[in-house]
Amino acid sequence: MRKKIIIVEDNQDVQEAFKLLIETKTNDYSVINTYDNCEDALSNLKTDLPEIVLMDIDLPGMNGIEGTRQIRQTLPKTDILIISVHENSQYVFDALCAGATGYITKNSNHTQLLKALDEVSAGGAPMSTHIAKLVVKSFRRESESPLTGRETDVLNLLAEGKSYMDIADQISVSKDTVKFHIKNIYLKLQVSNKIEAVTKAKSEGFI
Amino acid sequence: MRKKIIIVEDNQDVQEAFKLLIETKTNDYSVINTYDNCEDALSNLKTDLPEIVLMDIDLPGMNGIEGTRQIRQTLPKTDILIISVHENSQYVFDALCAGATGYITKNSNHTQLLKALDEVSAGGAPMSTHIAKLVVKSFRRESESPLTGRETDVLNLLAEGKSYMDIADQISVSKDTVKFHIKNIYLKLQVSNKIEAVTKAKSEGFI
DNA sequence: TGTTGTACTACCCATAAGGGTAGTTTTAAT
DNA sequence: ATTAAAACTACCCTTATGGGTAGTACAACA
Repeated sequence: MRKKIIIVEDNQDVQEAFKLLIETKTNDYSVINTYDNCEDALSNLKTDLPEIVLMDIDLPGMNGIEGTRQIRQTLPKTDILIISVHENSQYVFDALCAGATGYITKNSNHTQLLKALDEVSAGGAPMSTHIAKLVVKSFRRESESPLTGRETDVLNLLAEGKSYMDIADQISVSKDTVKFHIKNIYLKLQVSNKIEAVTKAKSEGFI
Repeated sequence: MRKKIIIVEDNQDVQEAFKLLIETKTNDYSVINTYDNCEDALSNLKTDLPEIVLMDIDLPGMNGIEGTRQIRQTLPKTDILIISVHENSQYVFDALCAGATGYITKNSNHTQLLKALDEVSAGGAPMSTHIAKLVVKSFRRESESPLTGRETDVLNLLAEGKSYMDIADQISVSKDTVKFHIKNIYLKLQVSNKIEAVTKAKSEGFI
């Protein structure tokens, strides 16, 4: 049984090219419908019941990221493979957060596209070289912290929801010392309470 | 010019197998040294100057994740490819956060390993099928929230570092009402302070 | 019609948190 | 040896927080 694919892509040529490619070069997939916007794709979703969606991002009306979100709400088990020109990190992250299974760039060649489909079928998450790098990079935290080692320790405990007293016990100093460190942390991060400090430190990668 | 590789792996057989594989099956790489622990690898790092490090995680002494962190501090441009038996998400994320370029599992076959090396060389981030899925999944947030609309509003403001009073003004209710909502939030999330509530809600995707 | 869930208000109380100020001791660098 | 940064302690004071208890109002639902 061939896996059912729908394509959401507003460029007719690209749409045709994908369809032709999939229909002629493999026996594992079948393009059952193509759409040039998310709205149409969504309204036929329950009759199409695709197993894989090839989704563009730049679309008239609803964009592909919002489309991805909505398709996943209706068909949570359907894999959505984004095929986009954007290599911009925000697009990539938004798409993945919206529930995309993989993200490959439009300049991928035919072999890579078909390989991506196979990877999706195998339960994988195909990503173009550059995209995978972006994603992995997002796990890294560099940027040197303005906080001293002690302050970082204190902030980490604060981030766990510990009280001043808890922290004092844990690092074996007095409560006033903890307070002292926290005051300095607030100064350095330009904040005035625990939540802001933790949020800022996390976003800057200090903790 | 062949790319210089070092292998950090405590199992002699595996170490030998990798080395043999790389030396016989490709002309693009050369294993210039093998180590069975991070400490030795680190002390020779500046003379080895490897372009790629194949790194195990379970090692005597310093583990591969800490090793990755330290190697990246000395040689930020060196790619570190983790080869591990662990498919546990924490290990994967820790490794990527520590600066690993890719993460493949030990049950990968020879072809996959060599392909991973090529991907690293091409600036990519090779990951085993299952690993890539884990990583992509980490971008998703699902699970419907147990919080009511009002509680979610309050929690969002709390997450911005606002005080009870600030929140009360913002949503035009009394301070006691805010307090009331927060008490219910704590109950539902099973926490007892702002930081824990915000942290938990964020991790569960409620806010 | 009664029940349930959500939103809301109010008051009490103890402790935590935040801000100011004033110092001492360690440690590492010049 | 001197200096500066980091780590630490202590006390003052005000406000914020969290926990308990006790209600009212309103809408949806059975």
